[in-house]
Amino acid sequence: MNIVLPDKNLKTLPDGATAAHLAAAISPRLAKEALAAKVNNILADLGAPLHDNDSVEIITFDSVEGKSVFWHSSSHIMAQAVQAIFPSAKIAIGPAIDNGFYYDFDTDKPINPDDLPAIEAKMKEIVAKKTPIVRHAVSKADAEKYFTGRNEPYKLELLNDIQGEPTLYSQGEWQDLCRGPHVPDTGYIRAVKLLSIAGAYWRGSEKNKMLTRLYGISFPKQSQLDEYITMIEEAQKRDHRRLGKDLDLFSFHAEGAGFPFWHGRGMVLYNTIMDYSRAMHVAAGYQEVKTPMILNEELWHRSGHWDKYRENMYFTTIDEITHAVKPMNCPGGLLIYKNSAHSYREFPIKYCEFGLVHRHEKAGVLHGLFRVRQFTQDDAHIFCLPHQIEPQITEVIDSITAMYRTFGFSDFAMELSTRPEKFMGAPELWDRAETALKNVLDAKKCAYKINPGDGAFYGPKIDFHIKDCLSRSWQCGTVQLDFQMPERFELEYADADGTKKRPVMIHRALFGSMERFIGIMLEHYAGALPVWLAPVQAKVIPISDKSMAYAQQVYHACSAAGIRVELDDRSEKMGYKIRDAETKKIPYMAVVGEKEAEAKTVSVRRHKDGDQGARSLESFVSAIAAEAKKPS
RNA sequence: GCCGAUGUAGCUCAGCUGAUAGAGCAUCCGACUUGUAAUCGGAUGGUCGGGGGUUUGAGUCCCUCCAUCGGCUCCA
Repeated sequence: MNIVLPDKNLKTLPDGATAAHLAAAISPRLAKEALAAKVNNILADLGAPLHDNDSVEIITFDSVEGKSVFWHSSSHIMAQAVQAIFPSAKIAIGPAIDNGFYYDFDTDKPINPDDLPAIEAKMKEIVAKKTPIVRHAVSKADAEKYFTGRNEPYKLELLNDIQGEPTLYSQGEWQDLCRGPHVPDTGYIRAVKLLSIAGAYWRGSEKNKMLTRLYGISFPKQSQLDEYITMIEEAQKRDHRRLGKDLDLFSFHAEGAGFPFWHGRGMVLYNTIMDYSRAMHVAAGYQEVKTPMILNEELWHRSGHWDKYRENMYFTTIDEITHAVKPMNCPGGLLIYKNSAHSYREFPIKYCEFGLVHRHEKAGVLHGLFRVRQFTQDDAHIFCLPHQIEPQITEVIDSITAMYRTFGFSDFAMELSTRPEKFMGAPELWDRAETALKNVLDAKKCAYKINPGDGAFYGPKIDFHIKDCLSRSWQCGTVQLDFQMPERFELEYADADGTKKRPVMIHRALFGSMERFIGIMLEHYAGALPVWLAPVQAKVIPISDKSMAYAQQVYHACSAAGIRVELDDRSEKMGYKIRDAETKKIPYMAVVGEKEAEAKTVSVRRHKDGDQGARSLESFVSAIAAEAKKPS
């Protein structure tokens, strides 16, 4: 029979050959690295028989699919090991994820981190046996009998939902309900490490029982595992919570969980970003506004927040009337709009606001600057005519894209979120709004993912997501189209013919949350911020007290040029001061001694890059001042 | 909110099966006056997250609350 390879070449194999035979026929190396196959674009086991004219691609660990198969098999081995050690543990589900695998268990007593080494050791035993992993097509009745006998309620529940005949995969005595494919035998999983234990709800619903989830990672080679562990350790060093502490930017205190305290250096960074954003908005024709943080209950009923968002709001009483601390800025913007009569000639009307919002996030979800209870949105509300919707959304997407590039992000994901369960307004309006957003994305040829049901309660949205140091993805920018608020607040404008009409509202934020964006940026740069953002741009380091006078001169020259500069006048060795400045990730160090004082120069040292040699004080100052200017 | 873990000096951590706490760094004082990632000596610093309990005796054991970490659920 003939097999079509990915490069369209044909390979002739004897009848009855499998994907494993094909791999062997192509090269010994591929035979060794093969994990599974893609037959006519469907993933299959290496042992799957091939047929004449099949298109076959051999899958190795190098591909995303290969990793997924490898990790899926690893999760089965982990489950077998757990049941060997905890015979009463019930197995739930165990898939591969982006970075490794997990398996959920229901256990009598909790599995502790102390138990992980024993489970790992058991896994290694199973791996050492090189037990074949075999696919079995069985009848539903047989599968049911098997899992009933094993007393596996979760598997029975899953089985119940399967259409058609189920498949089981066995490795020796142990079997699991699984679509597959899997690696040919347990011996493939040579390097494995269990990473963490966590709770996870059965089928992802908080109404269900919480199971114990074990996370792990595995590789075909030990060296790859070592590399991965080193990579994780490096990534953890750039955790923004760590950097915030080390660089003295911000802190958190038990006195107010989820409420960040910004320190002096952190505020420099914060204000630099805010100044940049403000200038950008003014240039784009926005009017900056500021609306109150506390507004009465009635307003929140009118906006719909009371019904849809109350659990996340904070309240206070003023003169016996309940007031809410704003969780969003939109109602304030709406009141400003309503404060005067509007003409169709004015549109688009664009209000922007650095809006400080408070949201009661559940205790367990707080996470550094990424998830807080108080944050500032670079919010804006655009009121426009229906035909301006698409151009306005296009403009917003362009400015988000451009701004992220300015801050060094080229890798971000876009997601379109559609009507949620808790929604306001007519479904037809929602359809219109969703279509408008989709049209813009399609016209701009943006790659995006659709999140059904993830929209805001008043409208669908396009979100921008950036990944943190451990590749967890966080939403930053957002564009939301809203036909509801104008309706609820009875917004009007006079059209050309003098009739009153209703404008459309667009909510948008570019950073999303200043706090979250700063956190992401710190991780992105591992704390070594570009000069224009660095809280301290240059440190003057005198070699000894003898050159202190000249060091002060250098300091004042920098300071006068607007450079954020500090002088290290401590009675310490130069090496000590350099080390200190390096650990603080200060981009420039100006080392000055008697030689420099004599020649009116500075010895320039760049963070990480080391000694750059001497240059004149004047050119040093102008070079940094130029680099420190914010990008246009 | 849920599951699990953790909480000892400003920071990073040690403190075995219970006998009222230690190190390094930081800080302060003194000496050194130095050429590209840590000079030397000395000193200060902790009701061991809060509260309750068991015990002759608790950093250590138990309960509870708070915070943090990893996830789940939820979200910018």
